[in-house]
Amino acid sequence: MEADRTDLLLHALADATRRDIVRRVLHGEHSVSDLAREYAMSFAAVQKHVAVLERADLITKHQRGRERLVRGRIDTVRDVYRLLDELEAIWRDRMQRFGEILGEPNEGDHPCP
Amino acid sequence: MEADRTDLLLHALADATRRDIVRRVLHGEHSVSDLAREYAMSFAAVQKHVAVLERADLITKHQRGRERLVRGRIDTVRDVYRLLDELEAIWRDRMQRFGEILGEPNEGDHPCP
DNA sequence: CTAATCTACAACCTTATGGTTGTAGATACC
DNA sequence: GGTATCTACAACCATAAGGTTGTAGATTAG
Repeated sequence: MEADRTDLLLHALADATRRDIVRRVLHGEHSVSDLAREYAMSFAAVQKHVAVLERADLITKHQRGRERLVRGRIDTVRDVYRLLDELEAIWRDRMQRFGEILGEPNEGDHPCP
Repeated sequence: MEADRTDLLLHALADATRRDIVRRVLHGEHSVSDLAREYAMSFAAVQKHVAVLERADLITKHQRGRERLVRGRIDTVRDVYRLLDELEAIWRDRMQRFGEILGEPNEGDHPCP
């Protein structure tokens, strides 16, 4: 995954309102108006949050009559796991090297008989 | 995990330079100067990135002589997994309900004989 | 047709973010 | 002791982020 897309993704998730929106639309579809009613901010503000989530591919919108139904994209959420796995792998590699240093005595060592 | 801490954590990770720093210090300790040499920006800029990571508990610093050694905290990285698991759980719940609607016909239905 | 609803978007304001340079305090090196 | 290195932090700047209000286009309801 490119750095730019990762930035968009994590930035989108780094806001409590947006995470809450993701939770709601992962649970079921909601119109933008439905979502806006849930938060103590203007419709336009919620609309902006939805736009941020859409740019990060965390949601999709489709039209039904005059309203746009918002749906969560779990596959994009799963992309974040891979990022973390990468960090976890680096850590495990470090731990393994650490173990080797402790477990494999050097040539000059004096092992107990 | 509280929303504020989550905001700090994900915001800290939503920057390519900071993610790269995390990778490096997860692999092994580095002084702030060591890190600063790796990026095309001033020492102070890197120092700020390190401060952001420290506030998010993604790294710790300890002094050795005149330098501060930076070390990554894998446990905090793992906290992010739990966040994602929460979203994943919501999705699975939705999928299960979806399956039940398809699988369990209603009382008024006309099942084929 | 008219009015109400849902959405999109522009303009604006305030604050946060990411970068810079410069200064100053510790610590190590010679 | 004097100097170089590492760090911290303040002051500043440009721009992005998060919020507001207002306007305008679709679409539905009466």
